[in-house]
Amino acid sequence: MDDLETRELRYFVAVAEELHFGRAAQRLQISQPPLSRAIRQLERRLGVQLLDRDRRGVALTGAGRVLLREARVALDAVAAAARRTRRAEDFQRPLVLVTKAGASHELLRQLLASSAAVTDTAPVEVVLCEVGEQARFLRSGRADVALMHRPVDDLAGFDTEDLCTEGQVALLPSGHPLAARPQLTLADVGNVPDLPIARWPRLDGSYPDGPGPEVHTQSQLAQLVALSKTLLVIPASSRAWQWPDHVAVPVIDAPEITTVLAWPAGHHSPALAALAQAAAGVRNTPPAAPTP
Amino acid sequence: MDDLETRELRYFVAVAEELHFGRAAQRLQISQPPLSRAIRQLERRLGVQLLDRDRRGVALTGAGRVLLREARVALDAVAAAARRTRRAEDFQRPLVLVTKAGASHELLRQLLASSAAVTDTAPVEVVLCEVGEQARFLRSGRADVALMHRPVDDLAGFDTEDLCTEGQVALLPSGHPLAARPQLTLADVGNVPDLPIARWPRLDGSYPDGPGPEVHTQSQLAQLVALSKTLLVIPASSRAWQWPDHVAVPVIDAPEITTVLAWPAGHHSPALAALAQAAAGVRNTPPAAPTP
DNA sequence: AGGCTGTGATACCCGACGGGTATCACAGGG
DNA sequence: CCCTGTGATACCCGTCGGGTATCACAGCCT
Repeated sequence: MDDLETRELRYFVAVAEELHFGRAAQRLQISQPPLSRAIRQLERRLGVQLLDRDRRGVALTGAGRVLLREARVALDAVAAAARRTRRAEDFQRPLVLVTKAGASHELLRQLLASSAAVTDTAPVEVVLCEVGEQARFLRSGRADVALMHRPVDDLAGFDTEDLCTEGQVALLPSGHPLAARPQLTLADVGNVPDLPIARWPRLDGSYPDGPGPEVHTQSQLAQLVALSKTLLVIPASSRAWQWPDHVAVPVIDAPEITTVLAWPAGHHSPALAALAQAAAGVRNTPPAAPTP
Repeated sequence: MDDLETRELRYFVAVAEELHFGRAAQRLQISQPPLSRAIRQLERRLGVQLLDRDRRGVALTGAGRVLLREARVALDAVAAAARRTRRAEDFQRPLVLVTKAGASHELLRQLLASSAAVTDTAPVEVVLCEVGEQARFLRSGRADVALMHRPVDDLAGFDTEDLCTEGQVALLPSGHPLAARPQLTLADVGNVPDLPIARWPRLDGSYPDGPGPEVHTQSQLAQLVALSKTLLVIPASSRAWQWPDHVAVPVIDAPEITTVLAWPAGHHSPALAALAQAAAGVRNTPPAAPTP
């Protein structure tokens, strides 16, 4: 009946992410009282309590967590509508490709070279994002296509084209005893008391419990490894951003990682088709062996 | 930068569907001038012309077609956010299943029986929709799960579980010469001058060119067959809604149709899992053979 | 030709509501 | 115990979305 407005969703997402009306208001460039009022009104309209207001701070209710997830999707869809409409008539616009910073270096180079070699192809513009953000870039129309990784990324709602598959390595501080081993197993790296696995924020921004440090960027992580605070298990090709203080050791029983080209399901365009074509050429080329 | 509001999208969709400001305004329960102004403002904000205004009538531009498609998706996502949030805390709510009216009769009966037989399962509520509308019911949160058909329905963005596969039949007016044949081929039915294939509206509401009549509901279609105006090729189980004036003849080389249970990718709930479980029991049972 | 009809655009007014400032109520903590 | 920091409340104001009346113009009938 009465539809929500994107303004209300934006406001709620800000509060749900900050868990603080003041900071959320600041982020939204408005003052705090109208924000309080807007959220109250949203709760009244939905007939559901979204936030537990404690005297000092705010917590999400179950319904609040549902709305946070759904609102992000909805806002992405609205943003995508605007972006794709603005660019609808620009046929020469570049194809925007998004990928995790630091991942699949060499493969990306090959893909770009292969795409550039094909004539009458739109230029490809590369955007780098934080870990796990590719899906949101695609959903919100900020990117047309992404490099993602199976099985670590959630590929629901996307069409994909496999590019290459590789094993994983453990990234360790160079002084650590395990760094001297020629190879490791998941059992070896899973429970190293002095190098607990780092914890990434969940979708709602909270962190799971555990002994490891909290991180949200790859460079943080790299530095923590160099400082002997944690270890990583990552695809072999990610050694590209390995620090001098890091040592990479193969983990022989870790699941293989497949790098895939992904785009929103059902979104076809000539430029995308051309890139997928170029990708097919790269597909069976091992990343370490450049075509002569 | 400046986000669109759902109100603007709703207004644009109404105009784009009606291709008439007056009727669109009526549908939106507002008067025509504010609607004209809102659309102009939307065009100005996007920096793109969405409509070609002719002195009598309106036509979509390329950008307008893009926005129509994207806006529907975005509005569905916003509506879904509201619905799913309202129902987030209602664990005993029924699971809503949507399916095309008239399709997969017997299969649906079995599925419901099978689901009801399992204890501690949420009740299943059945909603019937027009042809091809299932995806929008799922995307907008009006339904949790759907019966859809591969390869005719677009399953992009959904997880699916196959239920059963069947051949297709041609539905003909009983007096027609072809109705006497024991079986037919696609070549037989593809070019029958006096029974041209009916035309369905595209996503943007326009109809493809061709000799056949324009239809948008199944009952229209059924009546047109009975009136000897067109013919249909449909899954064998759809004979359930066959009229006395219809004759069904197998089309031996038509692609097989698989009925699948579909739900939004990544949306897991205990109730849905229970239904998928029940569906697995139905899967290998031929539709015509009820379990004793 | 000339009025008629029906289209979307324009002009103008008004009330609702989103936003601001000032302030309150209240829980912790030095 | 006052100070700090939280979200809620009270109140004002300007913007803007909505309404009515009207215009401009292209077909179409007599």
